[in-house]
Amino acid sequence: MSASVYIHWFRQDLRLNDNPAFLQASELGCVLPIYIFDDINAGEYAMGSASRVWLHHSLTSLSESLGGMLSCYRGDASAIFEELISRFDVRGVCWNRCYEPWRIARDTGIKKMLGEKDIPVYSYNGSLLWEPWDIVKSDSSPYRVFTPYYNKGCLQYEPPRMPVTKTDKAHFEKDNASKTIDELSLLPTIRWDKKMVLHWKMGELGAQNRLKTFLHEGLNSYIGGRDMPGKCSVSRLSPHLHFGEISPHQIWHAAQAVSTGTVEKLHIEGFCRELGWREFSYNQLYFNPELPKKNIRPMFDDFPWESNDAQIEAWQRGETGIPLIDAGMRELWQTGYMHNRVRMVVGSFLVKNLRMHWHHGERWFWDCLFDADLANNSAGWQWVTGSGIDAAPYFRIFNPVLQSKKFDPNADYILKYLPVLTRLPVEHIHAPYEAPQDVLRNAGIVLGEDYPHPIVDLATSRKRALEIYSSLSS
DNA sequence: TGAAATGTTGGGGCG
DNA sequence: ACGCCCCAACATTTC
Repeated sequence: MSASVYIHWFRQDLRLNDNPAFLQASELGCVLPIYIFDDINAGEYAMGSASRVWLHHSLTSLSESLGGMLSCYRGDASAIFEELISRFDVRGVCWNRCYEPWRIARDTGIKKMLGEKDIPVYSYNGSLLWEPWDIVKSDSSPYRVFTPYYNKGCLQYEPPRMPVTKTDKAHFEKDNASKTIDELSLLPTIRWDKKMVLHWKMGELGAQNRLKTFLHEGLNSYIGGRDMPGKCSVSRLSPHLHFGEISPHQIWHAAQAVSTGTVEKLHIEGFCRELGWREFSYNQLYFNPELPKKNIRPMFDDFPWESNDAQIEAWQRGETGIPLIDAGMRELWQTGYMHNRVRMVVGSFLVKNLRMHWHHGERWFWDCLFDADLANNSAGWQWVTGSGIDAAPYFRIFNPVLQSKKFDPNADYILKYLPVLTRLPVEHIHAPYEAPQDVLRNAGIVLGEDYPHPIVDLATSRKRALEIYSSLSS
């Protein structure tokens, strides 16, 4: 007879610390740890190129932590489970819950199929501080505004559970018929990923180190600093969180435990509040499964979006002629990440100044971001468009030049990604096209050659967007 | 987690 | 000395 095993199905929990389902599996008996790269059920939400690269390295790290005992598969997860239970004596399946609509549908189906064969499923919360269905208004409808959602909904609910301890007694089985990580073919054939990954350390240890670094070096200047893309005040934990290399519970409690003698309460609460935004995105997606596709405010269905491939491409490549926008888009391209403040600005620019459908931005971010996350990405783009649940009012249009002067006053961030502007006096870096001819000449810059002319006029495109909006709402 | 337009105020130059 | 104008600087409103 084949070996008796308890399967732990790793999904968005690529870690051994604070992993309740994995802990349960290892307490039940011999564990068959598996990962399935399921691009079948994911459909159009299959991982983007950058996410696959991250996944490759994260799985490599996880597999090492498991002494090489991780079994990998590619394809439809239900079919793979059918096949596994035919070859192993599967006594139970453990997983931490996922919350994306396609995953919920798939997992529900698998749970039913396993139930029919009397194989119990043990599911846990490993990814969210509060279950989406638990945080609702007193009339049990979902919150529509962040502040009450967080202050009343989350903070007055039970506090997030404490992290569970890591097991040291697990023993494993491996499926010899499984694929190697390389056989999942997650890395691109043209190896554009090699420089990108140097900015990060994928995997559980990298995540733990990132948290430590942030608690010591970033948290004490978080409020104020978190909006300055040139500073190191943000945690940069988002990709680690997305893949579950670290749990939000550990982050939450680690931040709360920082002595207020060392770091003011203001910073700790401000940081935890940002974890709350992540929770809010998942809450919105849970109650609005169509969030990734459909405007929550139908008024935006009638918006006359522009279509201009050249402008989209200029935006994607960071060649718009507006330095803060271009620096942000190049940060994304080069590092698989973009500072949050800059995400809002480039988003506003695409949707309001260029008047492109937010879907273009959502798709590009999905493909390029290491932290591409269906809930955060969809909620973020709907927010910036104004079409979302707790949306920025449409008329709140960021002026990228003012944002640049305000949040990157010394142009540290811009120059990191646009070194061609180095010789310009700082006051002209935010809008080179407004600099006098002799200033440009002295800096060795010819607009249109060394750096592009702006692809839109900020003032007129702003006015046009407002006109369209008022025509829609009337 | 905006920006621009419009309104108000008050100091100083000046006849 | 006084009133008037100008215009920063700040506040409020509007989109």
